Amino acid sequence: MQSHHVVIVWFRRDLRLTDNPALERAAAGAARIVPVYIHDEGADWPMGAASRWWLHRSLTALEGSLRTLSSRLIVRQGPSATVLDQLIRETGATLVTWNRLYEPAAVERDQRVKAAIIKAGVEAVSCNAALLFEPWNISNAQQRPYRVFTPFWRTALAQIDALPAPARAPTSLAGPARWPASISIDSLRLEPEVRWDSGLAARWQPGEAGAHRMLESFGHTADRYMQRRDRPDQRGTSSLSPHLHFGEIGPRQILAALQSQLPAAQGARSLAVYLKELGWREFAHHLLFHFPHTRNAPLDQRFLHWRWSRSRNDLKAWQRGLTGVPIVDAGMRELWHTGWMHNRVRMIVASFLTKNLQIHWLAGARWFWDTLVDADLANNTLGWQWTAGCGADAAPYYRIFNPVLQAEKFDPDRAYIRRWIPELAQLPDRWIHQPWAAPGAVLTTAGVTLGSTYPHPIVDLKRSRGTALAAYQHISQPQ
DNA sequence: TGAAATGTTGGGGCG
DNA sequence: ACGCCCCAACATTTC
Repeated sequence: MQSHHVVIVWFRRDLRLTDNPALERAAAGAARIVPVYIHDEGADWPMGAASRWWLHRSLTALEGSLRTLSSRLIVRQGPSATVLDQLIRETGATLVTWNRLYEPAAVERDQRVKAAIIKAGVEAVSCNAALLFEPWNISNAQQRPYRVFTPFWRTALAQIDALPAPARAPTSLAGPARWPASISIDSLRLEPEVRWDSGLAARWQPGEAGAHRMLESFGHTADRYMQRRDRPDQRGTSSLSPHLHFGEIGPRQILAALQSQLPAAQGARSLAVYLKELGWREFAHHLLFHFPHTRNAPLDQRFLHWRWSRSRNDLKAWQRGLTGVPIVDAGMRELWHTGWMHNRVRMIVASFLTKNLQIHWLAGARWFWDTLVDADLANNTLGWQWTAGCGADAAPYYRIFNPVLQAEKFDPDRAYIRRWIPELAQLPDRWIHQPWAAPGAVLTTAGVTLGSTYPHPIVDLKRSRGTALAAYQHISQPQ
């Protein structure tokens, strides 16, 4: 085996030490390891505010973990290729390792970086830390990428037993004789200047330790995942999405942990259902990799010339959680306060924006991008195009959520509404999901004055549904 | 990972 | 005892 003197491990969104193939590969040759993070703000979907907040803390956590191994995290800022070239010359590195990203801009950049490194006579090795299945390893009988989830996942599941076991964290990391200079994480200015982030801090612990704590706590109730996953008032879901996005934990680790914890029959069913959600994440990456334009344009061409509403007021009301439709407003406020929203509610607010309000899915995608701590280009694109009906395996145009029915079905105790919309808390169960329909006396008793303490609904649900259906009729023919 | 309209069934009240 | 109607409950179809 070739012996490498100094190896640069280029951290990106794989901010963990366990099950990190790039790190494992670097450490394999008894090399001196230089862990590096390069802050390289691309122009394509630059990181949103909530993501930046998370990244700041995650980098801090990673730096701390590396210090316990007598190592460091070298932080630099600038174009990745330039910075890596400098670092190679400063350290005399003969190998650079990293874990792959799959967004179009990152793929393109990494190809250029790799070519430049090799041209400089240095070895470059990229690994898979983020996905169970590489996007190019799943294809249909015609050797084409899938566009429908179910056959995609059937094919993928057939390969799942062949997955490598998660790697352990290194117990020590040898450093270089001389460490290259590093700037501070603070100097990246990732944290907000106006401190709106207290709600995020109360809810999340970014970093690898936080990820494992979250997985651990999910493990206690994962056997009831199937029954509780659609309840936004309960902690029925894993809450692992931001940790997964930043690679503080990998899907192989989650799978391995749950498989060992959920042997019972009911647990096994819940595991399959949860695993399917990881499958949607895989599918999202598969789609964005093979159809890179979909981050900005609909996969379904029939939607290219769709006439969306441009109402700034409607968009603003939606963003602020002031649409007058309680379940929608509750979701949008949960998002603003915690940087996260339950997936069931994401579908409801997205359907409301794109179908009832007829506002472009990209407007919703951009808002989510800025406010979600788990903002992920692949997942966000798939989610929004699915809801708008213009993506792969999309909801048919006529699938329009009724926010009142959804709320009654999935928030039966009204706990989610009362938590996020305190001004409606005194309304009886019968009316709290649709205050506009409540008798005047009931509203008065509950201290609610529509148009004053809580908005009138900004659209008529029934009429806007009809309008949307009529508009969709025009393109109801398959392409 | 819909909702609403329409169709069908079957029990019970009632003449 | 019987047929008729009503209507909830469930199933199917349509958007």
